[in-house]
Amino acid sequence: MPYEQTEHHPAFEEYSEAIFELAEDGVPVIQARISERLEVSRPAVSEMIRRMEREDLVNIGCDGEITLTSEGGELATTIVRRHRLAECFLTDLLGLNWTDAHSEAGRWEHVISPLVEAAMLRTLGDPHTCPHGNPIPGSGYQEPQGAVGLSEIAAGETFTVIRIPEELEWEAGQLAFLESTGLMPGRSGVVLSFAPDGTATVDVGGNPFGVGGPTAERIVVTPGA
Amino acid sequence: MPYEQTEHHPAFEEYSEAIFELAEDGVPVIQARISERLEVSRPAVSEMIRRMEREDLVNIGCDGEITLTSEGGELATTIVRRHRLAECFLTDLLGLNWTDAHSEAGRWEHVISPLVEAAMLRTLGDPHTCPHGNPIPGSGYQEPQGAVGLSEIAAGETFTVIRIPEELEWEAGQLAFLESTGLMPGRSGVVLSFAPDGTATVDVGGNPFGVGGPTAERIVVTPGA
DNA sequence: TTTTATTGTTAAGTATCCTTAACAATCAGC
DNA sequence: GCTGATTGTTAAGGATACTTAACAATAAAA
Repeated sequence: MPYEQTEHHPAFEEYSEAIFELAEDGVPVIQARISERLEVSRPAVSEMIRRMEREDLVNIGCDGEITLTSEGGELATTIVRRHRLAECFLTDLLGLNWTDAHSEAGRWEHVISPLVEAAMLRTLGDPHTCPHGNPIPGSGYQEPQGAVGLSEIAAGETFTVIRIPEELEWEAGQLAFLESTGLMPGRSGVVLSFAPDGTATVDVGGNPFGVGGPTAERIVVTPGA
Repeated sequence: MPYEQTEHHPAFEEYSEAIFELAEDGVPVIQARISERLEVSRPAVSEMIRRMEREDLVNIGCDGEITLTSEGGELATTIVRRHRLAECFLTDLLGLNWTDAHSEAGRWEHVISPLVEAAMLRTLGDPHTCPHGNPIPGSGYQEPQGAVGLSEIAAGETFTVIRIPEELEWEAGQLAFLESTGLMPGRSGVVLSFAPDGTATVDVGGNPFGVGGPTAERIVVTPGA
């Protein structure tokens, strides 16, 4: 081994994380989706998943559905936890914006040791979600009752943002846009209207703006201010 | 390229850093020394140095002496700066001990972005040295006049620790020992005696202990308390 | 039903970075 | 001057993790 790398196989970490987050977002966990999220070719995913199965990190269902084994799940939650913890750390303590924190955390997640993880938790006061509202595994976070997609709020009704799913964080510019509009966890707004194509017009803090249909479906909110 | 790696070629970063630190420690910069410090085989170093020469990161003297080009020097100082900044951050803000901070920083140095570097500098109040007293490149640090090796202090004389060179940080247990004895930058002590083999007995804060000859030669101090 | 799109796989190849084995050159001590 | 240690290199090979091209199998749509 060279001059100290990550705790685990770095690629396995990345793939486990992707599988975990796809499942979390309600996306069917198949190779094609992993290929898209990690931006690698399908053959690369095919080979990698086979290796991960051999190492007992994943199971491959007869329908091609990929699930994490308990070992794989442990690896995935560790990486996801470190990613989200790093995001908290980078935004709250170092003052980075959402976009920068997200890309930075994508590298930090692979170098944070248990020791630093514990120190970060202490320093941050045991946060339960990342800045985008996604739960930090192991923190005991419980999503509020009655959480729905933003697109399910009727026009004229108010809502409170719960979380921006990981899926949206990967779309270029999405995080920067959402942060600039103030559509972030804890903030309340009102749905002004829906266009026929599903685009929602909402108002957060006196600032009206449109949110595309697919995006509105994914943003998790609770009804009421 | 896969899911975002380090800014530069990771191995080039590591090799540049090693070259920089060997030179800083006054060790002749030849392949054999790099091989030892990075714990890789000599053929690996041979090949790597050739690649780095091709990429104009290093020059190879006729006597085999390796020097960084301006480009290579820039890369090296960037990595060394991030390493030492990370060490400050990990000890001062996250409460890690020297040993843990050192090994952790060895990974952090490759994932810290210019943005985070700037944020860390701000948060730490523009430190000029790492916790072990080694200068943070670009900080404008000036080693005090009259700095000498601990072994050059006469028995009975006092001294103030300036820095623990990077070379010693790589010896297993060395950092933990020095930290436990209190032999750290800024602290003063007195040399009690020298054994014939060069071993120094010193007293720091009422706690007497022996320091091996080669170690004592490398620890940089100024005379006087 | 035929066509098209999606999906997974196989095969061959590349880049990076490491390894051991073997060898030649140089340098220092006796 | 010889011997032994140190040093650099060549050669061959391996693991990781990717790529493109080509091909089946399936699923959805016309």
